[in-house]
Amino acid sequence: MTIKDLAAMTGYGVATVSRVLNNQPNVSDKARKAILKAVNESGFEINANAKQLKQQRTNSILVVVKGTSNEMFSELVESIQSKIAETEYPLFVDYIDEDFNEVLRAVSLCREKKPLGILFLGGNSDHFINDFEKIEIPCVLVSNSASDLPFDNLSSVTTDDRLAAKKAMDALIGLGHKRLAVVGGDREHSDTGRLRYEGCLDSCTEHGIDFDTKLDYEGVRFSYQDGYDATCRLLERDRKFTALFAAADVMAIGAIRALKDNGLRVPEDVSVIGFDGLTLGSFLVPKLSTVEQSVKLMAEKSVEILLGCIERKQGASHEIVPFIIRQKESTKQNS
Amino acid sequence: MTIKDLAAMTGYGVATVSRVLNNQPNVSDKARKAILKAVNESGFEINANAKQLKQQRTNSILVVVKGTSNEMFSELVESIQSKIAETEYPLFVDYIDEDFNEVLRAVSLCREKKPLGILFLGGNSDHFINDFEKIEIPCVLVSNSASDLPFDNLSSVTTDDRLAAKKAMDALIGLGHKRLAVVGGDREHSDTGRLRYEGCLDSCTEHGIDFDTKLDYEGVRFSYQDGYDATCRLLERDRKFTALFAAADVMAIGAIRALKDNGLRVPEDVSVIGFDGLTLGSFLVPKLSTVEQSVKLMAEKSVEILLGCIERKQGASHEIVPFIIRQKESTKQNS
DNA sequence: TTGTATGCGTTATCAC
DNA sequence: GTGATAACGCATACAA
Repeated sequence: MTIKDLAAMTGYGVATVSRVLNNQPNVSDKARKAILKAVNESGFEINANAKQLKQQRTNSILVVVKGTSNEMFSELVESIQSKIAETEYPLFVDYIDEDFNEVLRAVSLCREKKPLGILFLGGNSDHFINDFEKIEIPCVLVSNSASDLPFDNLSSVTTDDRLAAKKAMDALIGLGHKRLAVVGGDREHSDTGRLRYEGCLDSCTEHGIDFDTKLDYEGVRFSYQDGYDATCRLLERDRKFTALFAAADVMAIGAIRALKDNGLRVPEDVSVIGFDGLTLGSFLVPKLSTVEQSVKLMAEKSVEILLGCIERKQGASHEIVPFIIRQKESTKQNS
Repeated sequence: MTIKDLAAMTGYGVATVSRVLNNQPNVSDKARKAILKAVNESGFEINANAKQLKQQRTNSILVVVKGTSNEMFSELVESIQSKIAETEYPLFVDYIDEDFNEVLRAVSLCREKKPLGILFLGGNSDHFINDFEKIEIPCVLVSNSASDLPFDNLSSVTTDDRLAAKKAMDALIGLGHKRLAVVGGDREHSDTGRLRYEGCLDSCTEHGIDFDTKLDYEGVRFSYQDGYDATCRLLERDRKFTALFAAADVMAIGAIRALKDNGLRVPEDVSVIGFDGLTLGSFLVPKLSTVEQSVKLMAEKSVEILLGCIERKQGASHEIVPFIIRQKESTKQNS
């Protein structure tokens, strides 16, 4: 079933059929009606390949997700998915390893699939600086800032990671904790990791807290297991911390289990605060204290910006979404 | 940059270039070398649309995920993703609401994208019975059985849900529990929900346990919140259950939180066992007892079967993957 | 072993 | 308003 068949069935030409299919104006009501009827009756579906070959692009939107074990990105993908589902654009989700170069991957995907726009979930500034010039379609970097990068087709939606991490540490310190440990991200390969680390330092410096990066910080991947392992290593050093900041909720969950396995209670012996505000966190026992960033809001903003760039040729913009320090049940006053 | 350009650059014809690109034999080493060199230097990427238009199909594999809040499917998608990444096939993931008709969705997607094969994550037999005949490419239904369905292009990979649920209940009963509650799936719209429910009844019947579906069973969606709400409703009825079986780990997590909020301890007051064996479960406090099905194994089997059908024209097969009752920390002997 | 020519299903540019 | 027809980039049958 092609538009040719449709043309034959209705007695019109392929051009008219194509016009109807694309909601173009110069078609008589009669023709439109007849053709639409034929479309419905025949169950015709347009051949996306032919259309896109002709148009030299697809109408799809691409999501490049960096790292797979981070539940935060799962929630984000879910929200983006349901947001995009309201539009006509097909969504393509591509997962790559945390170590891969997301920009090069996108460049390759662009050539192959010619999407309308790209959402990057996670990313590394260096990769963008080196290779993003090769990408010409509108893109949004989600969860990292791109406001310092000189690309007018690259927007970003992010939390102020540095400030948020500082506030998380401030909260712990505000509860009377003086010995703090941090399970963070890789400072070298992850902007997010670096910024949240810097926020930690900001807080320690401001409050005159003794913090030795070599001993009190572990930079790992954003996963349950890495959070667990990192916490075990921190405990081995016997620094007697009474509070722990994990730069992602998944790591916080791993950390809590590690503390428990080492005979420590949360929050009685060690307060733990995470980062992300996963839905899951509110169902845990204890409910996870966290730096809550509205995943839904981030998803909405990202999609909104991308569609604005695509449909209304808007320029790049850089949104900072708010965060809230949520002290739930995994943190308490230091006694 | 097209194969025409490549042909001009190398002095060969487009056919030869095409042959090299598709690893076909009848090409001289010299030509192959020269063309491959040109490909690398020019950064040429084949135009997927043109290729697929010509071939009347794409080489992509489609995953249709039913329901988005079930972490089990997230883990499954992740495993499938990494498994498929080892091949040349692009993966297309489509999420639909738990209430949607996955088969009709797939039919539409087939016409539009012409994939090589489909993996269904979750599904309803009725939908398959009514509409699957419209799909001609190989498909695998993951987490539901299709062995009773009369389609030779539909394979399935699943756990014996009914038996597994029975064994979960058996385990609780074996611990001395006599009053049991179940947070399960929707028996009408989900095969999985129905089978696991039947397994529960099997166990109760066998052990002479009093189980009143109206009072002791809640059929809801597979999500944290639904598990929470369902458990609250069960508690309101004051049936004094000492053990609870949740037909999915996400529901078990919601259930545990609900119990806690109602002043009950897990496992001291109520034992809880889930179903799925999520990675997350092992990091919770208490570690979640569960019916563990190897997500990785399911993913591997599914992909293997699908590729077998696609590449080696194998017929449909129906795999039952094993499960293990894992009693961790959320269940204990009834006192 | 290689090249030429055709057509896949669509859109868009012309004429009418 | 409408219909012929030429591309789009590729794979492939057929010729050489």
